[in-house]
Amino acid sequence: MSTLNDVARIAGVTAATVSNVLTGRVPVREATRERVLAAIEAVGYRPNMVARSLACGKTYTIALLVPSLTNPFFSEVVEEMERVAGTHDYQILLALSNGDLKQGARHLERLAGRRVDGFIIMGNAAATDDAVALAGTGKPVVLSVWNDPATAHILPIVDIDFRLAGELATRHLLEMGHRRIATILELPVQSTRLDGLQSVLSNAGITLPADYLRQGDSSFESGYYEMEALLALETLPRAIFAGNDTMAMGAMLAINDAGKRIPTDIAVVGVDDIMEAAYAHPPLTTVHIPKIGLARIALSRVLAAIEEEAVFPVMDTLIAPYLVVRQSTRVEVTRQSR
Amino acid sequence: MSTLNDVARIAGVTAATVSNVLTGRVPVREATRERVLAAIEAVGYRPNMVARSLACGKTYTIALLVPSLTNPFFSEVVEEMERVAGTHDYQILLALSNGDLKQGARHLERLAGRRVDGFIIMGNAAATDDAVALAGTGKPVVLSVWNDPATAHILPIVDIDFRLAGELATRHLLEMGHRRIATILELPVQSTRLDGLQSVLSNAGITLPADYLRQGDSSFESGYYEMEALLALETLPRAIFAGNDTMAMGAMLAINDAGKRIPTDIAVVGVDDIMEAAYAHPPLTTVHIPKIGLARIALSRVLAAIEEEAVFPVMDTLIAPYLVVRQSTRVEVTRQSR
DNA sequence: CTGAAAGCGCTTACAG
DNA sequence: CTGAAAGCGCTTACAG
Repeated sequence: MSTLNDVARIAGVTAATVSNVLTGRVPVREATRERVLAAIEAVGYRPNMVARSLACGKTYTIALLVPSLTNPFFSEVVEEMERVAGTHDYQILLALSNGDLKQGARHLERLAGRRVDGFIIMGNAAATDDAVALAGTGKPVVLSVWNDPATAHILPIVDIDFRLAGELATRHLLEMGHRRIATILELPVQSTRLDGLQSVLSNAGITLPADYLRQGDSSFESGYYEMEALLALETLPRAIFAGNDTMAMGAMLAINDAGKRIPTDIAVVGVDDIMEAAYAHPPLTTVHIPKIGLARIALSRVLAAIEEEAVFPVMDTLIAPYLVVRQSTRVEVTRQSR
Repeated sequence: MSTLNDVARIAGVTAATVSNVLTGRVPVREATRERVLAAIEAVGYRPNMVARSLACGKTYTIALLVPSLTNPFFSEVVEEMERVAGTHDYQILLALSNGDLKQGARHLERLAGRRVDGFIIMGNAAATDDAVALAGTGKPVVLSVWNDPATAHILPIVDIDFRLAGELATRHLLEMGHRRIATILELPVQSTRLDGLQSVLSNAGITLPADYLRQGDSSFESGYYEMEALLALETLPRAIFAGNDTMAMGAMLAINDAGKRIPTDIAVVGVDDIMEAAYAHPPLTTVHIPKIGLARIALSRVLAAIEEEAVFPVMDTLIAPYLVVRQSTRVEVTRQSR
């Protein structure tokens, strides 16, 4: 692998000049420029970014710490972030916590050692304290899909208004005429969804019975089993609000397996609008979470902090979700809404 | 951010000594060692990996180029690779081609500039020529899920025996008594699956009618629409072999929507065994692809090449898939097989 | 066991 | 517009 000095020697100039034609930071006479370019071509020179990073104190990398890629929510967000980062010539260093805070902390430690330019930490893939400590070293840190009220105004957060998601889903079910509404949620991470549900219910003069609140773990299986438990109750619910689409689809399978019809016997609404939701059986009404928008905003916030090198403003962004009505809550919807 | 020299000054030693206690490459007297460690602690020193990389000519990073994360196949493989890389203190640089060979080439170019220690390129996320050129620079390159017969024995490939997948699926359908077997495949990427299908069929004295071979694009939608086309034929097929689970699930929805029963009227078998397959309606018989094994083998092959620094043996690994029978082909299967 | 020195491949003022 | 020199933060023989 040839170096900048090789190129310089061949072009009969000094390293500084080669660097100048490469970066364009300082004007170079056209003739020399062409000689340098020819030399670069001749030896197949490719700048060593490691050396450049050391000299400049900048690596053009962004660390992305997420809990898992198996969850389509995160894989979609990561995909969009990679795309955007690429257009700015930044590379993504991917780190997965697998739901283990210790592993998240270890990752942050290592990524800091690699001198990444900024961090995005999603879905509580690390402890808030560790994130705050990290930010103390001066590198921009953006939190996203963050469930820790204590963090507000300490670090910038780009988040989804999940409370609104709960409200939208519940309001829709009420409009469909349901009053016996049960819910399957992963608490505490989905507690704001529950807040939304309960505020709308209580405004309608309804209280959520204790046995209508089931604890899931966001998996398909838990949706299935918690729905089975609901189906075993004295008074069956008429509608289900699931904390995410995956649990909603598990619940739908349980309802199908029990020989009940959706939405005639029991209506189901989820949260996320993952791709599979539109093709579920029946197509699932859900609260759409703007994942692409989330990804773009979170990434542009770190990029801005990196490039401007200004003080990183602690400002929270809350992205509003919206309802997508399909056949799991309303029979007469046309095929179009897919 | 304090440096190794800061630590050295505080500990009253030279940089070399600090480096020696850090790396353990050379023994250090216990007393000095402790003074150094105390100094490290005192200033909160964290080694700069960029500088170390430059000095050592090694970055402890592996580039992973895949087409997309939206496809659960790749997100699962990437997740496992990240995990394994982490245990060896390597970091994954993630790059997505989005099915664009130009973008793949650009990524490889940039990653080479970052001096990653090795490359894994999956699912034809880059042109074979570009991969070969890259390997020419001396860094280990492993191909995986690679559909280009011309590549064999030029670069090491870790792959799945998809021809066997086609054979297993077809043999199973024949055993279930079906002879009118249609298929939905994304060609040319899934052409070896077609080879497997056809060899088993012709051994059984069956030829695949031209209108029983439908071209999909691996998406749920294409599974749905191609199945609709099959349902419009004079002579309906009795069984469907879909190139992946996603198309299989699209086909199942089309069959359901047409008022036909699975597997009584039409049996369906897919390929992949994605998580959703077990929870499809009905649970999908499919050929399980060992993604975790694939991930581990591909990664350990690059790691071995990096660490041993031996000549990289061009050796192909072909991982065998296996059949998982569920209710989409056989009614009487118990709940256990989930 | 520890220090002095050179080197990894770039960038960046500073002269000229 | 171009060159000489120092520096980024580490590692690595080589002396002692």
